[in-house]
Order: sequence, then C-alpha cells, then structure tokens
Amino acid sequence: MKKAAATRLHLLQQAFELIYRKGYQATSIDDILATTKVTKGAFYYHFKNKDEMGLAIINELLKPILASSFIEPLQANENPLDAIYNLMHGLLLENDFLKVEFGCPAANLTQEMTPWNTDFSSVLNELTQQWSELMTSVLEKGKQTGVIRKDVNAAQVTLFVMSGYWGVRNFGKLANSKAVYLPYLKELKSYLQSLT
Amino acid sequence: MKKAAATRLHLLQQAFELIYRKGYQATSIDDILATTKVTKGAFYYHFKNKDEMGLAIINELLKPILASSFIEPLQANENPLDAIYNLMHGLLLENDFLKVEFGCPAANLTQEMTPWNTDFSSVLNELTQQWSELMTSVLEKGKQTGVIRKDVNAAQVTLFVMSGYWGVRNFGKLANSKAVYLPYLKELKSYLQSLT
DNA sequence: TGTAAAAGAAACTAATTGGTATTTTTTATG
DNA sequence: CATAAAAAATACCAATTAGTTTCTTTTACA
Repeated sequence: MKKAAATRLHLLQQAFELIYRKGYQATSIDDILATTKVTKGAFYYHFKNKDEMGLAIINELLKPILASSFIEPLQANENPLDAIYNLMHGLLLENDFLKVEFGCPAANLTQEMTPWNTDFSSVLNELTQQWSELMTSVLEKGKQTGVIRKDVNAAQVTLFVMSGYWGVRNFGKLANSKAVYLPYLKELKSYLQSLT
Repeated sequence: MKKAAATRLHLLQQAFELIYRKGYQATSIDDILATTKVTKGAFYYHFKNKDEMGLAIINELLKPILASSFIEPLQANENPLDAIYNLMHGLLLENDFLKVEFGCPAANLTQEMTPWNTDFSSVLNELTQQWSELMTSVLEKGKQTGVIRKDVNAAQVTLFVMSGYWGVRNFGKLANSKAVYLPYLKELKSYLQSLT
C-alpha cells in the first residue's frame, strides 16, 4: 500500500496547482483527472467527493507549506521588526512556491469559499489565526526587549501588516508583476521603523 | 423603448448582486434569470453572452458607484491624511453598498477573473489606477502644504494604504464581522500620523 | 504463492451549463 | 390603424458537471 499513497499525493498536488491557478470552482474533477492521468474510479476511491479533496489539500498540503513559509521565519531569533520585514520580503520576492500571478492561495480560497462553505472558512480561519497570534507575540516580545515602543498595540499592528500582505498580493496579481512588491516593501520598512 | 432599458438595468443590478455574493463563475445565467424572472430570450437580446454582461456590470454599475465611494471622498478639501482616514472609515463602516460578508466587489473580481480573463483585468486595472493616481496626488499636495513630511514617497504610501484596504476586507469577510475594521482603522490612523 | 482486500478502470447517470433558433408579443411611429 | 422593428417567450441543443456502478487488476502479507 505504497503506490496508493503516491497517487493520492499526486492528486492532491496537481489539484492544488490547478486550484491555485484557476480557483476551486473553476477546477473540475475532470480537469484534475486529465492532468494527473488518474481515472475517476481511483479519484473516488481516495476521496468521498470534491470538497473532501479540497479540505485534504488545505490540511495536508497548504497547512504544512504555509507553516514553513509564514510561521517558521517569524521564529528566527532576531529583532521582531526585522523578522517581520524579512518574512514579507521572503514571501513576496523569494518564495518560489507562491507565484505573483496567482496571488496568495490562502487569500484566494478565503475570498472564494467563505461566502458559501463553512468548512473551508473555519480551517482557513485557523491558519490565519495561528499566523496572527505568533506575529502578535513576536511584537510583544519586542516591546519587552525595548526595540518597539510600549504604546504600540501589537494585535493592531499584526492585523495592519497581514492586511497589507493580502492586499498587495492582489495588486501583484492584477499587475502580473513583482514590481509592485518593491515600493510596498519599502513603505513597510519605514512603517515598521515608525514603531521603534 | 423604455421598458427594455428597465429590464436591462434590472438584469444588471440583480446579476451584480448575485456575483458580489457568490462570485462570477458561480453565478449562472439561469440563476440570474430565476431571480429576475426574465427569460433567456430577453437576456440574449440585451447581451451577446455572459462576459459581455459582466463587463457591462463593471462599466455601467460598478464604475459609477466606486467613483462616488472611492473617488469623490478624496476630493473633499481637507487635510489629505484626514481625507484618507475618513475615506477608509466611510468605506469600511458607513458605506451600505459594500457588505462586510462579501468583501470588496472590485477586489473579488480582480482575484477571480485576473488569471484567465484579460478584458476584466484591464477594466479593473483602470479603476484601481484611477484611485491610486488620485490618492497619490492628494498626498503630494499634502507635502506641498507642509502637513506631510517631504521625504514621504506618495506613490509608495498609496500602494501601502490601498493594499491594507483590500486585505482587511478579506479579513472582514473571513470573520464575517466588522469588528476587525476597528483595530485596522486605529492602526491606519497612527500610521498616517507617522507621515506628518 | 494464494488470496482477500486495496486500488484502479470504464462506462454510465442526472443535472446543469452557456448558448441558439424560432416564434410570439409589444411598441413606436408613419 | 397598419406595420415594421424591437423586445420577449419558448423550446431546444451540445458540452460539461459531480458523482455512481460495476467490473478488473494490483498489492501486501500470512
């Protein structure tokens, strides 16, 4: 029972790729089968239905990837403001899992699925919650060590920074160019500087 | 030939409502016909196809509405930083055309359509371009009148602010609550303050 | 190696999709 | 009022959708 796991993973990965590109609803099961060369029988052996596969993608692929891209960089032991800046720089310019023309997969799914699928929303909410809590705690630590002003509201800054990230990915998508990321990062840097 | 214009408008308005809620691809023509009680013959008399209707929605409905919500408030003759803050406050908390649970219609369409429809992208790009240019010029004026530091990069600030707006709407959507808008606005205020 | 269970193939539904062709009803105007 | 054009209704179509059913092939492992 090893090959089975391989086809399952193959399905998840290719399906994610398609969904990241075109959106969840625009990606049909037949699309996925055509690109994976997997038959319908195999697909429905592995997944009860399309939504179960979608949730598996989020839980088994997206979660770990986002953890290493969004969470781990914040845990580097450096100045919190540098950590946040470096995180964003890495996400926007260096991460080659995230493509400028397709935006942020978590943001895409949030926007598409939230109005009508509560299962997707709640797991996406968990992801952002986790990211948010970590960033807030990192900022709090900065206040304690004195590199950040005491009157800064950490949770507020977190929301502000995360919003900017999600938003600028939409601009990158619209412009289909990483060029917009440079001025964004410059302004982020001076904003973060204003918190000292 | 007056009733015809009325059914056309009715189609556009109801279709916009559905698309704003569920997305463009998830809104079928049959959906639109069911809610408007218009027949297919009438629909295809007014529009060549679905995409032509979609573009008509953007050009004839969305553009004017966004102009009055996003453009006009910036033209008020006040301190540029106040103008921007008040604009955002109005958009997030007072504008009753924009619904928290559905996000920003322009951002939604950008995210959904950009990867595969260039017609939609280019008209959406125009919209954001227009907004962006105005905000930048307002900031420049603030630099001239001395209420904003000379070393502030206006275009950079514009991108930063607009990104935050788009992003926070996604958070509001995910949380399905305007509650996130309050801390966002507080941080926006202190960020804008840091530009003086 | 034999065999039961896991995995996959193939052919199928029933519903929905965007769109068309044809006919009927309204409407403006000479 | 007559009538031609505009507007709307009706019935249809081929393609695609998610999902089922039935059957065959692999696979792990006793």
